[in-house]
Amino acid sequence: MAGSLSDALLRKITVSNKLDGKDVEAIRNLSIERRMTGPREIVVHDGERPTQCCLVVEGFMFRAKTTFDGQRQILSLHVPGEIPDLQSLHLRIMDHDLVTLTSCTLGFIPHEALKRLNSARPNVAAALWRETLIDAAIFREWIVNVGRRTGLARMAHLLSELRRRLEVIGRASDGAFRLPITQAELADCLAMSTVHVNRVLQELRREGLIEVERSAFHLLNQPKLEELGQFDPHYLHQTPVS
Amino acid sequence: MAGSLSDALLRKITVSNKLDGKDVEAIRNLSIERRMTGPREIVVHDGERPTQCCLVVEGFMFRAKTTFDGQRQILSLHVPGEIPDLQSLHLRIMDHDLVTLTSCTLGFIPHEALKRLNSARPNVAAALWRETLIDAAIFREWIVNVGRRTGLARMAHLLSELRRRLEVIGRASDGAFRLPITQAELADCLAMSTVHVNRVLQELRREGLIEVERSAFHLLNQPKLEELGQFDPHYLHQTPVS
DNA sequence: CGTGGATTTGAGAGAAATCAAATCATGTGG
DNA sequence: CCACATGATTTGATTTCTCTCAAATCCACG
Repeated sequence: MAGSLSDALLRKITVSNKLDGKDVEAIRNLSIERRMTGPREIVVHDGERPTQCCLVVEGFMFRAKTTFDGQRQILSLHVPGEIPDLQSLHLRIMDHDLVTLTSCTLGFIPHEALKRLNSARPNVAAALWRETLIDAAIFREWIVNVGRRTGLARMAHLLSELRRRLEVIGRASDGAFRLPITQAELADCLAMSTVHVNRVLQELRREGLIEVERSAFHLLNQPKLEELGQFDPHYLHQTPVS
Repeated sequence: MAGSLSDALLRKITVSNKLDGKDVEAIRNLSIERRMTGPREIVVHDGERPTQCCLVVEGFMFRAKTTFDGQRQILSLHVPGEIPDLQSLHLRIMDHDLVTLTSCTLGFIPHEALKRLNSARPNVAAALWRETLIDAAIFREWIVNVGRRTGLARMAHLLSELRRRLEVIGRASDGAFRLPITQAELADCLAMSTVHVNRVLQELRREGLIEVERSAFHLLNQPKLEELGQFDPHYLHQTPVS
């Protein structure tokens, strides 16, 4: 078939990990159940006990927590090839929601299958562990982003991060990428108000740093934008490791 | 000897994981090198490539990032029994500093030894993986804390979290625990100014929720404090798993 | 008993939130 | 094809929380 579900996973996982032929083979042999979703669907709920993991094949997802007083904080954005709830393999209860940002093609992999894969292929287990650690590294950077940067820098940082992450999986080039996200959702990522997001985006446009046309983002001056966002990509750990 | 270095690790790891006799045995057999440090020492630097992991045996550590303009954000606090840089086993380059908050007794475990342990004892590997996932869960909650809560709630949340984490390792009881931390350091945890930390602490005292006597914290009304901080402990995943 | 770090207090400034309304798209049904 | 509904973006005015700056006080320690 032209593009099995595991292709997205392989493309993404090999950005940060070296796999041998047998590892790849084992991943290809995973039985993955395809499911299509609309946008803004909660795929896994906070408090749930999943028995499978969710692979993003096409589209974008995010993870979010909602506070008691109804505010929402988006914790991470997820691009094709990622398994946002891989943690559920070892953490019984979900401590946040996993939600589709756009219409998605998802692949569901039973925990059992992943556990068999992990014990049969220690190298794959290490790679998956590594993916969850990179996840954590991004969380750390987001703490800094939300805690210590101005609205302008925060937005610049987020856009710079997304550009890098999309580029390595071939979904951004020349600073241009498609990401259907509303300003309210950006606000939930950056812990600011929608109004402020709007003004920050205007400022970035005025400075000639970005162009946004519906869901098409274009970073016109990546070095300037990365400088403004104090962006240093080494936390993304995008270098393959054995 | 009364209390080997691995005891702290075992006590902590069994809070969230079930280990069998052979697992415990294997952990006890780890060769761990003891080192004493003073307070505020950077043990592992951002950008470094560690070849060993650092176990907190006694004292407190924290992880932090420093932005280009010199601001510091503390990313996590670490209590005895934790291995704050366990991630370095799979992530070559440090993306933050690991620092002692107080004088510490540390135990250094070579990566090689940990890798042997992981392949010999898959159950221990899963437990360690799980520890890094709990780490990530705490990062997520900190994103929410810093991003979405007021100064007062932020402090209440942090204190509630620490109380829980210290209690399960027997270092807090009745809401009282020892934590030698300055208001400036609390500010770096909570992404606020020292002045504001001071005022928030005064407010909590005025409300009769806490008492602070040098490094002795006493949470006088834990339910109220947890409510104020919107604290829900399920993200700590303190229930043992196979 | 002096000294330096930590805490506390006061006053003013600023970044961003909130509130409210207008404008702009997009898609639908008559 | 246009009136209408809906959601997203934009704009303006006001408020609020928190920061910054500065100085005073407190406290442990040599």
